[in-house]
Amino acid sequence: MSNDVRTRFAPSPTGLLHIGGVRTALFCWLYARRHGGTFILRVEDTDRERSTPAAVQVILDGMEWLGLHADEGPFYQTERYPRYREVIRQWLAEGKAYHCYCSKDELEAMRNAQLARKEKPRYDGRCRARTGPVEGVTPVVRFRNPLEGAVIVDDAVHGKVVFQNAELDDLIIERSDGNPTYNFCVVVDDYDMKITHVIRGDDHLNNTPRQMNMLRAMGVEPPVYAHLPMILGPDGTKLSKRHGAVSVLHYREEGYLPEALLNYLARLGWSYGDQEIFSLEEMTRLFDIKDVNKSASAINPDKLAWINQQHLMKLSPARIAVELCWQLERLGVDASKGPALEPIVEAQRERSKTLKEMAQASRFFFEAPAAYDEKAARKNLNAETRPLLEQARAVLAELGDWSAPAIHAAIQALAEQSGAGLGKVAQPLRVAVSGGGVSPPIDRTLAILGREETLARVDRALAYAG
RNA sequence: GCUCCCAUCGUCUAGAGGCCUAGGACACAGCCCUCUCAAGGCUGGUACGAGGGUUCGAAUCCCUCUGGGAGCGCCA
Repeated sequence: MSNDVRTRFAPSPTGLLHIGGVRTALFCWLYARRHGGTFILRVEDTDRERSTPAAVQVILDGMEWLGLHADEGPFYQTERYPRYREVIRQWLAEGKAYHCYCSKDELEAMRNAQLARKEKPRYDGRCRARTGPVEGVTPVVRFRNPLEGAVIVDDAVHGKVVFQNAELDDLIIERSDGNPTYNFCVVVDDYDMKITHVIRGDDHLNNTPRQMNMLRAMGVEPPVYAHLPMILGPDGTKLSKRHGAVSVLHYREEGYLPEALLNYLARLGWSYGDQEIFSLEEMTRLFDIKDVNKSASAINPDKLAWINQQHLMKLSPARIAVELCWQLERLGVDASKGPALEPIVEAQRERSKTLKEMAQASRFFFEAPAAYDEKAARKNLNAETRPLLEQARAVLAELGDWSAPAIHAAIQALAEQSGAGLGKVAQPLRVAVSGGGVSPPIDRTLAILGREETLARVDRALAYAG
């Protein structure tokens, strides 16, 4: 096993950290972990106008919540400007780069002319051979891209992709304001950070030949590239604020577990036979880039919810309890006063897709129903059902052992002896204690709620039933 | 417009020439279980974009088309 694998996740803090970015981060992280390598976080903030500290913090918070911890970093490109200038000065001296004095208007005219000729717009290299500066013009610096030959990207997911150098142009690496540009910074960073595997979205595939040419100008052979397919919204179109493009932290608020989100995201583009549910440990053991597919995939909220539930049912009640507590607080429920959370988790997890749902459905354990569900009350808390509910109350009040099995036996006995059936006894009790027609099995529900609280609520229901 | 990428059920995917009358999962429908809701079990429907090749044989290889997507910035 090679121990020198180094991957990096390089988000730009110009938007929010969404699903697509998280999946990229996950694959970088998994690959590094799988090979005992190093995972690096690098913030690409060279766009000084759009990058904000708040956006950086959102990325950091998101990574923290997901548990995708970086072994090195976060590094910030804005802190590396001296290094970029150093490389540019060197390239200028070596003739690998040159000053370009073309004005924006001139470039615009060039572009329009090319478009009119149905050509791909690109810089024609007119300043390549210029020997002296132009009065009053602050130049940009361009990389001298090879004119001939081809660049072959041997992509780990796409296979060999060939680009003709003739299709590429001399890209700007330093703006007229002296700031370096993205493609150049990436190259210097990947070189300095000794990145061995560049795993990123396939929207970068077209940038790769340029970066490879610059890497070679630095004197090294490029790393392994792996371009991941895009993630689309539920409707199969590009992710936008309307559907999938929300901050990862939004998923926390909606009650998803990081384990589940990561599991779901891993299965978007990656597979291991027919297996659907993976723990993080399993994923790191099983993940391989060769099992990543090439086509874009759409987010499926239903499946994410299902996977979330699978994890809710699998993880330890103690772990889930912590998350449930957080959700209850968000609902304004004080979970410190009331029954223990772990039994509630065990009673609720197979009937909750999310922690948010679980919290909502568990609210009644902490607060007596303020009102009864109209339909459920009409059917179960009326003059007709009242006698049986009264008997149930009496039986429960006399019960020696307040445990689920004992409660079950008592209710069962009452049902048999009255000939009404278990539902006729359980359902009125359910409405009485929970306020509605849905709850975990009545015996477990009452056991969790406690005798005192149960009887008090039944009394209130009896009063309501008249 | 040019360059590059992609193409199996509604969705996520298995499939690396014969094991495919195409398998699994989500969702959906029905049934079973059942004190509600779930969970679970069983059953069912729906897919290899089109056309040409190669081959004894193609979802799998090649070509064309079609349809999606990305890039072509002094954005990242």
